[in-house]
Amino acid sequence: MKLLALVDCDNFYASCERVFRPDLKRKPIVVLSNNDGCVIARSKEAKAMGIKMGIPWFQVKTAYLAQGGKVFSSNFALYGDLSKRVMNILDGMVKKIEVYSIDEAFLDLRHIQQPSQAHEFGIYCRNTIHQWVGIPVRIGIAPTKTLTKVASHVAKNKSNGTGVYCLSNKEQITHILKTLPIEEVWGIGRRLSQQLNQLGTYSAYDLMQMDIRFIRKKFSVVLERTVRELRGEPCIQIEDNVDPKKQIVVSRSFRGKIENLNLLKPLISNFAVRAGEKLRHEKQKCSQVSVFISTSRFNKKLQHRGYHSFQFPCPIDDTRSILMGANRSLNTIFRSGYPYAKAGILLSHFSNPTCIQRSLFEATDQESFKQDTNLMQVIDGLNSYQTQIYYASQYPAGSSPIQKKMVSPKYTTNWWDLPTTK
DNA sequence: TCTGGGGTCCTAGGACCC
DNA sequence: TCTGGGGTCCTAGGACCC
Repeated sequence: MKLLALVDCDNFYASCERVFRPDLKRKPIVVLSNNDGCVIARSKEAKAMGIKMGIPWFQVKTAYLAQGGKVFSSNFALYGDLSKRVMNILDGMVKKIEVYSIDEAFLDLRHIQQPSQAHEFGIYCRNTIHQWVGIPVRIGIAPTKTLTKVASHVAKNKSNGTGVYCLSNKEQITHILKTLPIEEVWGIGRRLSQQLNQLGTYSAYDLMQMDIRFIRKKFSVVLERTVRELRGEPCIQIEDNVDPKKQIVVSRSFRGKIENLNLLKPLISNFAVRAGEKLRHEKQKCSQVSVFISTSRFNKKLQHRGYHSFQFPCPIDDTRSILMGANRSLNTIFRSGYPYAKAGILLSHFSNPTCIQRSLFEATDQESFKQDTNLMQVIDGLNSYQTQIYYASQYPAGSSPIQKKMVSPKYTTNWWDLPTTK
């Protein structure tokens, strides 16, 4: 039997905060979104205190802190770096790996025949990662991706403390799926579970028993794949060579509501600059830039959403062109008098920079479509460690209206934040 | 007072082609 | 009097993921 494994870091962001702070062991930890708005990660202890995922921080702050809970603003430099270390270890252990998210990876265990050997391998992986990086992981092993998700779910509670669970024989799968609510299945979100509940389908087992043709007709090919995967039929392959991105988004909410175009412009410029860096890092060029702005969806009285795209006559990756397109779009959609609470920029319509289709009719060398690869390389190089070169339209350093008040040091990516010992 | 960010895939429907 | 059929491409919107 061919087996797959899902390696899933436990409460990843909270665990990262603990790596250089052993004093936080067994203490409740929460990590907040940008602007310290919502809870986006919780340690086991914080979950036990009843802190829900996604809950606004201000609603739980007082009670949580009073009970001795610890809190951090998000520190993606740290999480990203520790993630890389975990993935590197896994990469060295198997032939094929798909890094699925910052804290998860699928492994191809085709070199292992017996479930018992797979289980041992899982324990070895887990111990190694814990020893080398200090991040606890759990591992689910099964014949399909969807079932590894189930196995990983089971590993949380029923792995005899090993953090590894292997789900391979039919009776065992049936038994587990009967106890698994349908909304816990990978690929079944809020809407689908509601619709399925209405059809009398409540457990993963109920779903697995449904007629495939009916699922295909009434729902979609996506749900069909999920059902087949629950039955042990692999439909979703491990993708080990990552496809190039199809779009790049940079967006933020901001605390102070912005009503003034002159305050919004430098913010959009910041997003445009960041998006440009990402685009060049991906080695891509884009021919469309879109800007969106919106008021708070919780503000019932005064709502406005604006969205506009700007097309370039040929693919570009020069930040100055992105800035120009973004600025024009912003001018088109902005309406005064609305307290904007969120804004963002989206780059799309990518093409590979080595084969560029130029426009036949439009002048591409005009002032407004700047394109200077060398200049961008120099700026990216200077800014790679810490931003040193700013564009005139950006917010000056440190004055952005987006706040993070409780961020931990960048222990592993910044010399000045290197942990010290006495 | 305060409510995240960044992606992917699929489908339906419109525009257009012969 | 009567007005087809088959196909592609693109986009917006929905649903899902972490």
